[in-house]
Amino acid sequence: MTNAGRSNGNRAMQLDDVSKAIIEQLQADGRRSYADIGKAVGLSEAAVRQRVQKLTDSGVMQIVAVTDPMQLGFTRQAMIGIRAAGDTRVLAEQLAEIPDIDYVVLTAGSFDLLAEVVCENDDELITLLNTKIRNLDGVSATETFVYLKLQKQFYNWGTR
Amino acid sequence: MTNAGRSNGNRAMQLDDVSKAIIEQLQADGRRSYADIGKAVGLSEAAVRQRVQKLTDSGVMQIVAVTDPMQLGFTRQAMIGIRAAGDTRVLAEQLAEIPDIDYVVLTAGSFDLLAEVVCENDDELITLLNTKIRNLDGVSATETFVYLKLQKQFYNWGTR
DNA sequence: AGTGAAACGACCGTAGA
DNA sequence: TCTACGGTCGTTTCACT
Repeated sequence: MTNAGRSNGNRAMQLDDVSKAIIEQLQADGRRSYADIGKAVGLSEAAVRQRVQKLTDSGVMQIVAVTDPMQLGFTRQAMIGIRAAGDTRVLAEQLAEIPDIDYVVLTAGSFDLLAEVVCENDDELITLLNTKIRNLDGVSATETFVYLKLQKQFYNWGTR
Repeated sequence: MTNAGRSNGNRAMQLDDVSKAIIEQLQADGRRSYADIGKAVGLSEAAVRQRVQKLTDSGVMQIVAVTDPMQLGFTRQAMIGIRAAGDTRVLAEQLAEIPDIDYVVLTAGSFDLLAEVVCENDDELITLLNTKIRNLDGVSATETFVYLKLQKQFYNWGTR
């Protein structure tokens, strides 16, 4: 549920160009066949499969379905900047348990935490803010940035 | 490159429980076979295939590889809050073209834009801020929130 | 870590309820 | 929109390099 698919504090894995190329293929289409990828990167089907297995087993990559909240009726998104009074780690765990919150990060700066929320409408957002976030122990202030338009969204890093 | 897989302003698609179940299966493993999914949700392989096709064609869902920036050596992430002087739409487009920026959203609030950056180290972050972001026309102020720990990350919404 | 080949299973198009 | 069914293609295992 929490910290989906990411490990923090691990050291970096060194990838060669072929593995990067394989990742790029799968970033474009996660269901592309290993045979096709093999043709594109110059490797046999079995070799591609072994590399993909290793990449997914080690947690460097995962192949998953990603859905568009807007198209599913969650038309109101916002980032909430949170100033905390107490232990930010405890607060982060509490925020992570709220299903309407899809993203929580501890930060250094004028906010201690950032949380992204996904709601069906404004009422849901108001309720969420007042009854689930602002009333948590240790929340001393919040600032809400309602999303107007998502311009760019990458699930894909590292192979630039 | 920009606005990957998302449409803004479309109306919501209504999904039945079976489609939601299919999406859940693919959120857990994007390469699960249609036959397996069919067994899990009580549908034939062909029916699952048709529904997945429709979901991906309409842009509600996409199946992609997602990688972990931390494990790939991009150890420094931050959210940049940006106050704009001019047209935020133009600025958003310019920001979206910067490869180190993986996320750009236009917001209402004390920031006009939020941009998430992924860097290999602090130097790269400083360079990025000073030579690629703060010097753009129309950027009147920035505030940087360096990530300390990612607590929760969902690529998956809408099927709660 | 890679290839190649054979058995198996998944995927795709089409037909029909 | 679903099931049923063949043909084709992808995946898996294994022996070998």
